Amino acid sequence: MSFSQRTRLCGDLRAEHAGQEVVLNGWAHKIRDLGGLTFVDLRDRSGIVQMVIDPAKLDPKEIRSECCLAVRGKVALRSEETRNAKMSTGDIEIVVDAFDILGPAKPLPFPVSDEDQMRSVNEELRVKYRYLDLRRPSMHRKLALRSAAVTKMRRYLDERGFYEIETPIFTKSTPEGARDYLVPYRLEPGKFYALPQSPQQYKQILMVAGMERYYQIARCFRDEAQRADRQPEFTQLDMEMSFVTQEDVLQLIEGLGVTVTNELIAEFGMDLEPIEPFFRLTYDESMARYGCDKPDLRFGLEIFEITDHVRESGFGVFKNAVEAGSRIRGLRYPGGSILSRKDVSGLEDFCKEYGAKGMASFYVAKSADDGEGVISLPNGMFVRGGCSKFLSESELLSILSEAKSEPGDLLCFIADEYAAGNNVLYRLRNEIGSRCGLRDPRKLKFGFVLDFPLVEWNPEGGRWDSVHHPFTAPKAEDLQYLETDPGKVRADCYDVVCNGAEWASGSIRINRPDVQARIFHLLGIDEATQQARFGHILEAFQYGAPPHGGIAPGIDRYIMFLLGEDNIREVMAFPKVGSGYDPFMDAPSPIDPMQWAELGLRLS
RNA sequence: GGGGGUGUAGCUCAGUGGUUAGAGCGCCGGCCUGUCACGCCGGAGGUCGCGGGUUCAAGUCCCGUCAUCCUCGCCA
Repeated sequence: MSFSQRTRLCGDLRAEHAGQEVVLNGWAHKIRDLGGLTFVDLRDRSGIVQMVIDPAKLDPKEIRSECCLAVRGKVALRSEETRNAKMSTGDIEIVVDAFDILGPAKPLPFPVSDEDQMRSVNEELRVKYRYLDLRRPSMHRKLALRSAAVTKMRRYLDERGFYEIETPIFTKSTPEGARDYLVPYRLEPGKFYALPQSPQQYKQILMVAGMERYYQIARCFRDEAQRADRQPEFTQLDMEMSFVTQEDVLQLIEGLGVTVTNELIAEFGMDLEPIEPFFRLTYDESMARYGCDKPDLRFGLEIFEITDHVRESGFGVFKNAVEAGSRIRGLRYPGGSILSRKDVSGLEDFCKEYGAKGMASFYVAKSADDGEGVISLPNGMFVRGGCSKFLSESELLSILSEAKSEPGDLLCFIADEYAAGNNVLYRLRNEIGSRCGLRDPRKLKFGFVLDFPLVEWNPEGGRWDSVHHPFTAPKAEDLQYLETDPGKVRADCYDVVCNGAEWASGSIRINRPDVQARIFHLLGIDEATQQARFGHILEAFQYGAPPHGGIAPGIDRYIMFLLGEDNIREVMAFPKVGSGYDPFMDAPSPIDPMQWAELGLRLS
């Protein structure tokens, strides 16, 4: 089959092309039939151009929305009054001499050419008709950005001596972490491959194999509940390096992040400030100041602590909590003094959703007559309401000082055990940040969170679990506590966070069998289990394993940051819906009875 | 696994227990030579997610169920 092949792209045409004969290929974007004259906007990947058809010469009736066209015509300058300044091709139009419908189109399930209306179209429908949804220029731009991002990452790593190496998709289940997706093995019913949750073990083996610098745009599979930012399959830029320290890995990823991000911001004309060098926080600092290990540093609002100031307080809630071992910490809500009692009560309910027992608070008034029951303090400040009347003058002064409070604030307090309180304060801080509009949408605040603990106590299991994974190296100076005080051992383990979300996670790995053995002992993984699960990698490590480490940033999430998208579906070509269902392919779907038999499977 | 929201025309949504369930856009037909959200006239189009129940009467109330979106748990 032949067709009239294009000589130009729609979006490239300008006044300078006036008079030229062109052939264009594309889709009918919008059609305006005026009777004696028909306009059709033709769209290809490059943009949109208006065509004019004279029905006296050509019948335009067969042209329907989103049909695929080949068009022959002449570029004509539009008259002054008919130019469209809103279109980059608006100075010209194509006077059509002939057209072919290369692919006719049925009526559409949703208004493809109307970006405004598309914003509210049902998500499942968009996924089901993804090939139509993706025709939209806004969706094209997302995938173009993603393509450019991956290209830049590849180039950055290639220039630094990395090999791109593929690792298997059919691999072995390691029953730690997330649930595996499994693939039955036909030759021996009852045996299964697992799809990789990440290429973790392969990339370490590549270091044992002397590859020294590896990366891969790696698909990862995890069978867990979905979220707005999670899909059952997602993509990581997986990396590993030999003979490196933690600092080497950090500098590599920071260099990559800053370079690629700032190039993309410039090339795509994104409404974002160039990103700065990554901030650095230790895990302990991050927890103390922001209540979490992925702080949003687009705004300040740090957690303050007043435990020592209210130890003997007349306010029973605080005093009793401290006696019970809780800590009293809080956040300032800038401008929160205008909140009604009902608003504050709503804020307290918010905290309770995250497990808080309650939330104490008081207003920092602007003057002595700013509301009822104002207490004047000797430093010239005023407080009122909430628990202020139960606190002594010196307690109030200490609290205002710790909170770095300003007139007009609402001060919020959470009394709880450290970890539980952190969770509440983390959520509350983000909530206040949102309510006060403190998240600048033009900022991307990338940074490192360092020195994660090696293990954490699992109360249900009654054992120590790896915070990262069992191959994570303990810090050399903390090795001495491995048996005596495991919770105190920090790891050479690091995250990169951005705007309150985790971007990348990585660590220096254990390369010495004796240390690995101590870790397995700590984690309660006995010899037999070690052999069954990790025998292959443990043996590999007995043949001269180099010191090595790596990191793996999420590609999908990166594009979400750049675009300010809240949903991962928006940055993937073919996402699944929340249940893991693909409404286009109708997957998963039943298999033929023959296939059951062949695999030696049946439902219980 | 838990919580919340949504489900009515192709799409987005209205719809007080009571007549033949509506609107905008889209679609189909007609008119229209400068539109770019074209305009005007006419028309077709409904398993009110599904199943049960209450009621003289259910899109509307109740119970169950399914799907979807968000969320808590979960995600080494």
